[in-house]
Amino acid sequence: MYANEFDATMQMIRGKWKILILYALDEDDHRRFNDLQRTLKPVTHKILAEQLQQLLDDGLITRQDFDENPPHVEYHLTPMGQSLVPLLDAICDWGVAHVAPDKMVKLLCDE
Amino acid sequence: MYANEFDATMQMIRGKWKILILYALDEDDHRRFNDLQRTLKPVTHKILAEQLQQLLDDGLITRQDFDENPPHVEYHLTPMGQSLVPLLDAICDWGVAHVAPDKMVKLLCDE
DNA sequence: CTGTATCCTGATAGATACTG
DNA sequence: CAGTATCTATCAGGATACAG
Repeated sequence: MYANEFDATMQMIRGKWKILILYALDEDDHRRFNDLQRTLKPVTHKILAEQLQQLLDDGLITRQDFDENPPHVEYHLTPMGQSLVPLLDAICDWGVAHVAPDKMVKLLCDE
Repeated sequence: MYANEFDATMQMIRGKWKILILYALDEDDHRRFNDLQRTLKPVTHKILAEQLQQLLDDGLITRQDFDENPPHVEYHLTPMGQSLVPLLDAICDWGVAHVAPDKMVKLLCDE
């Protein structure tokens, strides 16, 4: 249960790594667990698994298990997750436009 | 120091009441402290003061002290704060479009 | 009316180790 | 490779009381 529309949207992208996960999946939509962990770098194994689970619960991503050994799992954006991409772009753009570059460790989105 | 553009933007609007404060100021740009507290309702006196201070620090709002007794203070959006409004609209719109209405206690933004 | 200080709680994130 | 469990640290939010 969400307090309102703002709250509903924010709950989905609030987690420290969620936007970065969604952004990574938008760039390249067949990521494996380790692949994501390497990309996001200082993220912890446990935290990544946790945030992926929440994104799954919220219906923003899907999990594809290849049933191999060693395990092979890929994550993808759902249509709902894809619909969030323009919003992520807007968040990125605002940051680029209104926050001094030297206050950011690095830039992620292009343009 | 922010990790990246997403992080920079999110820091500013992450607080539980920040979006609602900005949204309230956008609707009516001469709000007093008590006025805001009544509008946001279950927000605590202390928390409201805290989030206002952070918005001030981030340059999104200004504080106008009328130096009266009893105290009279009004808050306004800065140009930077105003530039955030379209993003808030986008957040609102996405919530309305992608989250079931019966999962929200109430709707705030129009349309 | 506005603002601050103290104390408490739950949520969030991280370090680490273990499982199949 | 992917996932889970335990433990710990930190922070955000809130209840309450007090001050100018």
